Amino acid sequence: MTYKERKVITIGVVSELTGLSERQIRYYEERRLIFPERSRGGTRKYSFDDVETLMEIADKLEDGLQTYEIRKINEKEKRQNKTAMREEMIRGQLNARFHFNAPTVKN
Amino acid sequence: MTYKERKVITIGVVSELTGLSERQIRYYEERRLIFPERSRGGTRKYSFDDVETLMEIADKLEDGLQTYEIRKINEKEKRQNKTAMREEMIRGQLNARFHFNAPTVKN
DNA sequence: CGTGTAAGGAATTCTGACACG
DNA sequence: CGTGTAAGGAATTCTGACACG
Repeated sequence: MTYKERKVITIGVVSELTGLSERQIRYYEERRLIFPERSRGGTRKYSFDDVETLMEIADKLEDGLQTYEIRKINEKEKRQNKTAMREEMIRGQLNARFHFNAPTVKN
Repeated sequence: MTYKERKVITIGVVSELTGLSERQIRYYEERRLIFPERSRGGTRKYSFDDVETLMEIADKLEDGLQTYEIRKINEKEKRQNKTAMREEMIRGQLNARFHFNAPTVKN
């Protein structure tokens, strides 16, 4: 996992980075737009990816979208990303086979 | 600044990531091996770069080095990096000039 | 619906000191 | 020298609720 994905940032710092209030950040979690991890004590921990997601959420809310609409958009994007990754995997395997066979063609 | 360099991680998380005790982490700061930022309230904040540095420190201490020796090594590396970056800058400018002039040669 | 706030408690962090070796 | 620990206090975070609209 990359640094961008590691959940290590507390809500206070996320609040500074995004300009959002802690109240807003917790509310977006309640609406299932964001999914922090927790320390054993219960403290929320966010990733830089989460920070970026939060800024996108803020933009969409300013555009008049409601949280459930934003959630649907995000879930759709997540599905599309999965599909794209599967296609990428298949493409990679085909490429590997092509390069593996190519030299034998020359014989 | 990249995610790797942003000081956003609290000492408890750093302790988990590195396996070092908070006592150790604070002590290495006292010995000027590591330089966290502070929140307005005084809470230390570290970067992923700091986390990596801390793991290198731990390795060197296990090898029997003392903190002041580690500091000297780190300071030397820092100077060398600066020198390397300056050379890189110069190289970049020379390259830019070369590519900029090349087409005119053809006229 | 999305956000602010006051409330009380719990988790987290801070510093300076004593201890051991 | 490097690290553990108990001590007391301060900063940070948590939850559930009331408020407004």
